[in-house]
Amino acid sequence: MSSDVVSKVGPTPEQPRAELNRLGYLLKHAQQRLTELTSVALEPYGLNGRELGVLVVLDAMGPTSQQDAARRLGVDRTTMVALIDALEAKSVVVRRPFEEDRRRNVVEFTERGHELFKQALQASDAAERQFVSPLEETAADLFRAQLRAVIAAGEPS
Amino acid sequence: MSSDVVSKVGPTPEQPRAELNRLGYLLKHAQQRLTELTSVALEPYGLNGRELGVLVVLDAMGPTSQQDAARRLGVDRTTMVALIDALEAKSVVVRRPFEEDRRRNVVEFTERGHELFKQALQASDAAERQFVSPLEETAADLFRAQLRAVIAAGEPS
DNA sequence: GGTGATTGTCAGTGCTGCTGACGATCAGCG
DNA sequence: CGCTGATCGTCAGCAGCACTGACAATCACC
Repeated sequence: MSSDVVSKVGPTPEQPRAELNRLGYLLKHAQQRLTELTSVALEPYGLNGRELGVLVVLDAMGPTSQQDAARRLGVDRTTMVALIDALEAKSVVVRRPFEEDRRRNVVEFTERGHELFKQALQASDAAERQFVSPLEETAADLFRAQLRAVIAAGEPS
Repeated sequence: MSSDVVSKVGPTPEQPRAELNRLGYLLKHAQQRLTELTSVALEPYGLNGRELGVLVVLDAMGPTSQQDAARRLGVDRTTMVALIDALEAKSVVVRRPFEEDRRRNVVEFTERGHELFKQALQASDAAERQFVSPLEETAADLFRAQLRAVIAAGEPS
């Protein structure tokens, strides 16, 4: 391996900021950075990053049951309840009874909600651009692709 | 923009898995994946990823005050208390009074603790390698460098 | 020697995400 | 038709994590 010579106690020397090479540290702090940028960007719209995430899948899927949206977003269905509660309280989405299967709700945008979503999405996109601004243009796309790759490796399907 | 024709309700079309392009989604799920791999790898050593993080900075800095370690790791000093509590309960580190400044503790490895750390670190490294295994060899280094870059952009210094 | 800052600690709080339970509903089968 | 098992939304409770605000002890400095 790398360290055969140095197996003494004390600081394994000459490793400046060793924590900066740990993926756990890097991912955590990267996420903190993005969360900060995003929350500032979304603050005028009364939304946070998680709520916008729900709206993104809702926009992509159309009116959907809570469970389908939860699965797609990778959150628990009990977590989705509170998310929809908050969005409904802000009149961004509504729950509608689904006649074909009365166990389910259909969640869909209000008109005003979809307008708000489109604007908030642009603000969030700007925050993401700022987040990746230290990277070259093409590197930002690669960065996303790499994240997708490591995530896909962790999913069975 | 993209959707002028379709401003009706319903799915802004032809955007398959739009959430897979959101950095918030990607970072969150990447972190989940890493946490899962790491916790499995560290389980035999009775440590978790956060505790190993503390040990990494402790190893890099040598015996240190709690506050210095906390700053370096980017956590709050009140959070560090519980982390050190846990590590001390496992006899991995010890708190020693620091005579030159009696407000501080000196936190340092026990002998047994440093051995455990070295082994756990290897296990964690293996988990990280598995995490980045979907990437090309050089891409993994680039990936880390990119994370460092976006993080550095968020820090004043 | 008095003032203000620093260190470690603890209680309390907020956020997030889970488990376990519940009623309502559906699907399948006899 | 009536059962049985599964699914959906909901809620209560709990665990992890990080923070604020307070406190005593200690230091640095004037």
